[in-house]
Amino acid sequence: MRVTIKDVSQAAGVSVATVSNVLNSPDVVAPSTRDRVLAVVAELGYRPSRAAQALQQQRTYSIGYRMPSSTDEFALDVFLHRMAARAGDAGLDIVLFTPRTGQTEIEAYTEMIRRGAVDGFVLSGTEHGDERVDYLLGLTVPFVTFGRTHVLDQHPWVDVDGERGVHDAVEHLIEVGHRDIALLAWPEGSLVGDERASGYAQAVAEAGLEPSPDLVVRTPNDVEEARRATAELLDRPSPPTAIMAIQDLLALGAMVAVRDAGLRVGHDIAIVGFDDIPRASAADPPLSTVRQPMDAVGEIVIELLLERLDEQSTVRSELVSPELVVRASSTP
Amino acid sequence: MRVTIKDVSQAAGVSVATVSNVLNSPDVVAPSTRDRVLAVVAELGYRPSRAAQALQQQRTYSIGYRMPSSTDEFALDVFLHRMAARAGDAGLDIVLFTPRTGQTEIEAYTEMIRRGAVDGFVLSGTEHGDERVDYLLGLTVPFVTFGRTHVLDQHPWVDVDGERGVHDAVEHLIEVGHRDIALLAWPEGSLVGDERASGYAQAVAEAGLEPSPDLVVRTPNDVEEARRATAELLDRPSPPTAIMAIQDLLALGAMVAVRDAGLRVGHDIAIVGFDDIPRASAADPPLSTVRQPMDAVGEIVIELLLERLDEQSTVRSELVSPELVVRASSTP
DNA sequence: CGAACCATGTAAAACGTTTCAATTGTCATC
DNA sequence: GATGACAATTGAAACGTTTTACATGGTTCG
Repeated sequence: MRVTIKDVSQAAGVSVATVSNVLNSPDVVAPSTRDRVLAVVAELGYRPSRAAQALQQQRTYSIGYRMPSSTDEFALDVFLHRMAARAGDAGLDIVLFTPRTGQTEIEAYTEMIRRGAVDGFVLSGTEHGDERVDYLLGLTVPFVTFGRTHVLDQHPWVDVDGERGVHDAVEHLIEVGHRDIALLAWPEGSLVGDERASGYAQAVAEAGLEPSPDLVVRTPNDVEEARRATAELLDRPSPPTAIMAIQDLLALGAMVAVRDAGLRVGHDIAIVGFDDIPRASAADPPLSTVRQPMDAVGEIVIELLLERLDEQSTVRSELVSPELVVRASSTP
Repeated sequence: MRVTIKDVSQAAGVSVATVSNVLNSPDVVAPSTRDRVLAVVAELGYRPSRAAQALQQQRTYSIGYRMPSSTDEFALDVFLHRMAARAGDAGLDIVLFTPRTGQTEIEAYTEMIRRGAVDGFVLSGTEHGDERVDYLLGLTVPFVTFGRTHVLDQHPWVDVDGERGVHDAVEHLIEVGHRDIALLAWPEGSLVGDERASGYAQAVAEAGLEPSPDLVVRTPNDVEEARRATAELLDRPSPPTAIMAIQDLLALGAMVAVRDAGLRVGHDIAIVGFDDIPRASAADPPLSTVRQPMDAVGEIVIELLLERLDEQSTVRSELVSPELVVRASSTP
């Protein structure tokens, strides 16, 4: 049924070792035989069996990814597609898995490793102190994370520069002419949130504006909470003319409050969000926001893992810049 | 490094054949040895090598899925997650792949097959006359499609009953008291579109309402086109009091037109869409719509494929009912 | 002219399973 | 006491590769 290396060797009148050499070390075989073998390979459509290669080389050419149930933190489908594409070009494919029912997160990783099902992992949704990171580090299994962790220098990671994203967005607001810019942020303590918030402080300082603690409002990541907080903000004697929200949901809440106050978003008050969730472009007016370049992230994650698998590497990581998407909510 | 069956056999003082039997045909080995071996297996954390099993059994325990670049037709992440979960419980995992650069769609499938990388495939986004279907059918490779094809009875498929979905939605509009219900549909000729449209006719007929061709408006799947078409509709002497749109984008366009006409969506005119795209729940008012149950679809797809792989099967397929999500756009 | 080297090709082992056929030992039966 | 049946276990082959060590024959060089 299947075409094996033996079929090829017989058809070409050489040993299987020679066929293998043609494919893996072409330089060691004479050009004439090489061509003959390659012709047969093409004719028969021979492809080496993944399983046999994996068994012999103790390498599977596949990368494990624990499939999350869903996520509004980033565009999962774009991420996956780009990973699959980049991996495919390198001859690897992505193996999706989840803990079986009754299995813990770690057990799922363990099983993949014990069965020799993957060469390494991509982790997303890593938190500070993530147990998976410590576990895999202990086993010296190659992996790359999307998101920074508590052990930055011990494994490759890719992350989006939230500070830079907010910085650029605030800079944009300043360029458009705003001076009183409020920040709508999450409660202190989250890494992502604090980092994004610091981009605001930085941009304000760079522009020589006077930083005012009053302009920083903190609320959970919820539309209604954001609406309420923004309403209060607008009620003040001298309300801001622009609002930078560190997440689109906050921005959407702010938009509601602005409209409730009888003001026009974009015209009277500029608003910028972060993440470019689907609702952002559909909002009225469309919401300016900062977009995480998940296509680039997916590609880089794989590239770093490839380096890691080839062991040629010291740990290399990458911080990618997000992209400011200017829409009507921040332009008059 | 790895724990192999040999390690287990030595530790338990039996042959490797016995260990294998304990794991695969427990009934043929004496209870006492069985327990002893199992104890060692647990202690050493032994798991059979995927690669070795695949090579020996000519079966990989993995399912291929060609990762689409992105899709607004259905919730891809939910679909994938559920597939991975269901497959994982059955001991299979999902292998994501894409055509390499320069490779055609079919070549990508060919390569997976030739390398013996998967036991079967899940196909989504199948069209009538889909070449992948014919190709795989020709090779007698097991596969299941999400979406019906031109050869319904030759392979298992799972699809969402669009007719039923629209039917239920229209029934809902009738129950709420509407008599003059317009249909906003795509141009004739698409399978999905025509099927959904027929659910409208059916519901209208069942309710004993007089079907009026005037009430059926066809437009491409675009917000602006839908707005225009709806504006015309509302301009008529006796406009409808409700609009059934066969896709959310059409419904969103209709909402704009209604608002432009100075009417209130939900109050003056009820609107229902289809697909529950992210923007639907974020619309103002939130859009009633018909949701494709992608979690169920993902699960069933895998179950049908499992049946197929166990060959116990005649071709079985399943049409799942979508779920009507009633929101403010269709209730006063 | 013989030694050393080189280019080319190959036999065979190894990777970790499963499974088939064969072996061993026990016990009932005649 | 020999025979056969049966239960339990095992040796070895097979799955399809890669790789190491070796064989062969020709060429170069002192």
